[in-house]
This record gives sequence, C-alpha cells and structure tokens, in this order.
Amino acid sequence: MRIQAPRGTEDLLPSQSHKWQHLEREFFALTRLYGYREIRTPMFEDIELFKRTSGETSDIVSKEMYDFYDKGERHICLRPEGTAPVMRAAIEHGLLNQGTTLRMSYAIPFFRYGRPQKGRLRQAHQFGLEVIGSPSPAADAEIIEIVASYYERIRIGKVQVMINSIGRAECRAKYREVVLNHFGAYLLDLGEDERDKAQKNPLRLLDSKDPKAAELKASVPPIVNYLEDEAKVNFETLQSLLTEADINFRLAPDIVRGLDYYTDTVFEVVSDRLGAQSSLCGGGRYDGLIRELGGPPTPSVGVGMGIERAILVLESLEVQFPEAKAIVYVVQATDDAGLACRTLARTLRNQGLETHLDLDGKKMAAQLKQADRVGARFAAIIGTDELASNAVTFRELETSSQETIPINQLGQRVKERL
RNA sequence: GCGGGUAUAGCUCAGGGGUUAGAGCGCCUCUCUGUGGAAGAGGAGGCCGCGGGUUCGAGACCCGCUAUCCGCCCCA
Repeated sequence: MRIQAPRGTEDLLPSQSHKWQHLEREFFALTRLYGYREIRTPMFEDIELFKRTSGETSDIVSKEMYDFYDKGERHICLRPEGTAPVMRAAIEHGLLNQGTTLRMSYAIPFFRYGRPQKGRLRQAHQFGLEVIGSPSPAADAEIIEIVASYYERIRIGKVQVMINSIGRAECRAKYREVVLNHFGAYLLDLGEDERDKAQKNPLRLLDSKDPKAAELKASVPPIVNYLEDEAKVNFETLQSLLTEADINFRLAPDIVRGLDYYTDTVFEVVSDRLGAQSSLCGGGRYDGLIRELGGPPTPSVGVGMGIERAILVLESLEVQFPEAKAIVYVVQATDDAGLACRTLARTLRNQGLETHLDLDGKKMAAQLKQADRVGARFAAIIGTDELASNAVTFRELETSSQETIPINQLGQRVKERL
C-alpha cells in the first residue's frame, strides 16, 4: 500500500502555506505590541506533566493522549495542550519570581488521539498566550482583548467572547452539590455519558448536548451565584474592563472547560461556521497550576487559539489572504543570452525582487508560459538583439505591453510599476 | 472509543456482474523557428484505496482493513 500521512495529520502544501505565514506574522506582531515574547518547548514531555495538571479524569488524559515508551523506557506523551509545558519550562529555568509579570507567546503543534473529523485532527496547531504572575482581572481582560483584536485584525471580524467564572475549590465543591441535587433523580433518565459525567465531574453536565440534560440545566442556578467573595469581585471587575475596552462579550454559565487546572475566569469564542467542532479558541485562569508542578504559587491566565479552525472560518468567509506573488521572470530568448540572463537575475535579487529563471533550456514561449503560471507580474526578456545594446525587453504580463530599456534601469522600472 | 456515508486519471465526478474503464478541467506536443493567456488538432496519464471471498467472469456483489467525511464523545 502506498504510504500516506498518518491518520488525522495534514500536509501543509506550498499553495497554502502563505495563509499560515500570514496568520503567524499577524499573531506575533500583535502580541509583541503587548510585550509578549515567544517561547518554544519540546513537542513531547514526560506524561506525568499532563496527568498532574489536566486531571486524571479529564478526557484528554483518560483517552486522548498520544503516548508511547521510548527506548529508555520513559513514558512519553506528545503534548496535548500548550499551557502545562510552558509552566514546566518557566519553573525549570527560574523565570518565576523575577519581579515582573511574564508574558509569553507561542505557535505550536499539539496532539490528541481522537477520531478525526473536520476541524479536529490528531496533530493540530494553536497560537497560545500566557500571562504569568498576575492575579488581577486586568490580566484576564488583556488576554481577551488581544484575542478579540486578533480576530478582527485577520478579518474574521468582531467576535463574541463567552465568559464565565468557575471560582475556586470551595465554590466548585458547593456547586457540585447544587448540580447533583438539581439533576437528582432525573440522572437515571439520562444516557450513560451523562451519568458518567455526574460521577467524575458534575460541572460537565452543564455543557451536555443531551436534550434532557439541556432541559434540566436551563433551570440550574448559575455557578456565579456561588462564587467566593474575591472571585465574585474579580469577575465583576473583568466585565467592566471588557466593557471599557468595547469587547463584545456574553455571560455563558454553561462553559466550564474540560481541564482541571482552571480557576475563576474561563472563556471561549465559537463560530457557527465550524460545524460540530465550533470552538475557535478557549482559555482561562489557572492560579493553582504552577504550584501543582512544584513551583511557587503563581496566578496566571492564558489562551489557546486554533489555527486550522481560524483558517476554516476565513476560507468559509472567503477572506483573501495576502499572496506572495512572483515578481519577475527572466526569459532567455536566444542561446547566446544565458550569461546575461543569469547575471540579470542575480542583480534583481540583490535589489530584493523575487526573480525566476528557467533551469531547463525551455523555448521562449514555454518560458513565458511558466512566467504566467507562477504568477509573475513581469517578464524581462534578453536575446541577441538586447545583448547588442545592453538592453532588456520589459514586459508587463497582464497588459502585454512591453518596451525595451537599458538593462541597468530594469530594477527601478519594476519597482515603479509595483 | 461509538454510529453512519464515501473511496474510479493531477482535480471534480460518471460508469452498478460481460470484450481494449469514460467525461470536463488540468498537463504535454504541434498549428506558432523572439512572445504567455484564446482557438483547433493530436497525445500522455488509472494496482477502479488495500486484502480476501462469491462467480465462467468483479471497478461493480459480500467480508475485513485503511483512509476520509458527517454526527456522538471531546475540544483547538
């Protein structure tokens, strides 16, 4: 059988890579303005890292880890998310407690062993941001503001951010009981999945799509009614900061998120253009995570934004991506012009112009065809005639207009016409 | 991990037991010996996803596998 890409992985082809490059450029340019610096961590980690942070009963850990044993019998996991590795690195390299708030950005592949479908891959990619060391809701607001402004900047448009607060341990313990009591006897009517959730993490009953559960959850009092005083104040402050920043947000009592490490603020942005995998990005605060990993208690907040999903939305909106267009195609019209053509191509490249040259001794017509095909704007033609007068025929492909000019004026002429 | 659909040329897709498997687009050559796109003519290109089975005969029917799509679970 012919070897194909592993299940749930994708090749990024040359015709598509400009889209990714564009999104990456915009992401790092924008976040740099807020003081974020890129961090790169390994693609795989000791599996314990994720077991400790995401929670043994979370879906990611219990069934979606892409793990294996290496030749040294180490239990390795391809990272299923971005936050825990960054925190591990921050602790390991002593980035904490240096008297400043740490802001880090990253663009990474991550891996989850699930059943692929549109917008869900085994190897997917995300942009991530982490603000480490600030307990303030201003940090939450900053992250959300960046996310909203990023989606606007890449022309997904003005998005609505769904926010919620799930408080801390005390609040959640109380709220677990509230949810369980509320569902109470009806639990028996629900499906196996829902009963399983009730066992492991009752909060997750709230994002169930089961019709009966949906009916029941509508009448559960929202978790924000049970927040600790401080959590409550923070959540209110966050809302007023978002209002002040003109962010379009909505309270979403049913977003609870699948990872154990979240505290207080959780949020996500969804799109109706993504089918079942509707989440464009998700994030929240994780004040306990660093201590869980053996670091000093360090309140932090972060977000992960799906790259494939952003591109799916942009494609469905038919947004045009800036495309790297070939600029000049140097055409060798006669056999004696080889040296002149190669020299000209070098000169143009030294002037910063993308320049293509036929490698295979194709006929002139075929070279022009190539020029057309690679999307060149101009052809620069040299043959015996031009050679004699140190000239070049400068042709604009779209209009078919051409003129013969001194060869040393070509670079400037091209730049004038761009 | 569960349920359902799909798999034929580079791409989009027809063909539903019977000789040498088709179309459109794309590609190559020529008409056109220093000029791309248009038109015409010619041409190349298929383990019909993989493996097994039924049959005189399988691209077609059956089973398994793999991949992909849709939904569930879950999430980016």
